[in-house]
Amino acid sequence: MLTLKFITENKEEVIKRLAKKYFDAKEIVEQVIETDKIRKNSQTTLDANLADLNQLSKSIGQLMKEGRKEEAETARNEVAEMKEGNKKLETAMKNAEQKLVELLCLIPNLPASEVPEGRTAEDNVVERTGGTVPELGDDALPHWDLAKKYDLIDFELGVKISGAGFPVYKGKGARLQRALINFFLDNARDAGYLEVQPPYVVNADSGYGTGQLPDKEGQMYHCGLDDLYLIPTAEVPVTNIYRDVILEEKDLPLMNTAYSACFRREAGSYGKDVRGLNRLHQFDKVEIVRIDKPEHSYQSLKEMVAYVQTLVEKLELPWRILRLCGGDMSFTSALTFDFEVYSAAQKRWLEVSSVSNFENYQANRLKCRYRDENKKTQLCHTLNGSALALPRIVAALLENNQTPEGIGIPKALVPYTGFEMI
RNA sequence: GGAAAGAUGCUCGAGUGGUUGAAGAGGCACGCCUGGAAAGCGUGUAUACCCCUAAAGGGUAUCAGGGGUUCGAAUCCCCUUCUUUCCGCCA
Repeated sequence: MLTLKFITENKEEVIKRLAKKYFDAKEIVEQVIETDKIRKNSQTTLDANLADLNQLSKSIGQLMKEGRKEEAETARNEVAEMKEGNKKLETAMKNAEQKLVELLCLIPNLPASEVPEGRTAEDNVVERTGGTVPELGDDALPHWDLAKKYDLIDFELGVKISGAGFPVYKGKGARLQRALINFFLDNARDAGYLEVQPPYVVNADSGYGTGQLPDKEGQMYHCGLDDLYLIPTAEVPVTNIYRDVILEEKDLPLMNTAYSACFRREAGSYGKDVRGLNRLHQFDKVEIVRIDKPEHSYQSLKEMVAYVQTLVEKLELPWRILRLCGGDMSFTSALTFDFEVYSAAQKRWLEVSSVSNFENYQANRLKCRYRDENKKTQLCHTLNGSALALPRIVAALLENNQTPEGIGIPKALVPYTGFEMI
């Protein structure tokens, strides 16, 4: 969430910038400021009352010691009276505080100035492209047919075991998964990221920390008995490592990478988007996360985008980078670059990575801070990106590299698969 | 799942109702000392919010979290969470 301080001090700017995300903030910003006033006022009087009360209580101890019982008794009655009024003030303050957080959670992050105008995915700006789209014959098969032909992925079997969107990878299909995971992790490590293995289920606090809760509650699988959520991405557990911590400036940027299975309910998806590997309830992903100081976070974002580019290049896939427009960005992001690879048989671009700077939006909720050179605590900036998500990479690899003799594996991946051809 | 013990600041650790935001030790930072270092000595070392601000200053809350008793709670009571140990189960 945005910081209260920023909203109250930059009301007009907040409203103006959120318009780029097609979010009308006028009313809610007013509510925030109003609620904050209530909170401040009640705290000011409450604090003053409590100060008197503390003073009085101390004097009672003193009076008792000196044996001045009558005076002590008078003071005691006085305190009892004061406490009544304080209760009301206290609830007023707590209610205002709670309402304030609720309101702040409803306000999206401000888009950075570099975010292009636009409402839908059509308006995203192509930043760079690379690779070449292979010339496939008319008989080119989409990956779901190839998966069947070579017995790599069994979608029906997954339906039997779990349901749609939970494929079973088999033989070289399974080995390809494992190869990609190791390939991505090794590359990330070489790029300076510390590998971590996080839990796959998180508590509600962690869900709030990274912003999946409360607004995306329906997108996560929930284990009711233990009140835990299956992670939709490793971003959640990894970023939450830094919840409620104060970091040292010299340790920034912190760079982590993690492989995890990801679980998404994908409520409301349908059509060609969900065919085959295009959209799954469970999939594998290697994530990169950075915690940085504000003045360096956009440099970090640049480096992360450049790093992801090396991956798609090594995989010899036709790729492009999109700078997301205001209307297509996520709620919590300030600037996002999406990577897409071209799937030659489906004849469409598939999103395989999303790299974002959240500035201090997540950090404010996480209370992830660092001590700057003046020893003052400041909110960090958080960033993350997929590097990469497997299913659509697999889809593109299978489709683009199909030949009459089989499916070729890109050179860089062969040491990991142990085979050159499917 | 059963039983017991426990949760205090960056760390260890004292503290069973009254100047305790919290002794003591360690760590860390700065200063003195030194040719330099070690040792030694001195000083400092939480977070959030509120008031007032130019600066300084003042206030409130926080000893796992929440609630209660009391004029007053780290200290007493209740609930929740977590940790450790033993038993059970188990990759």
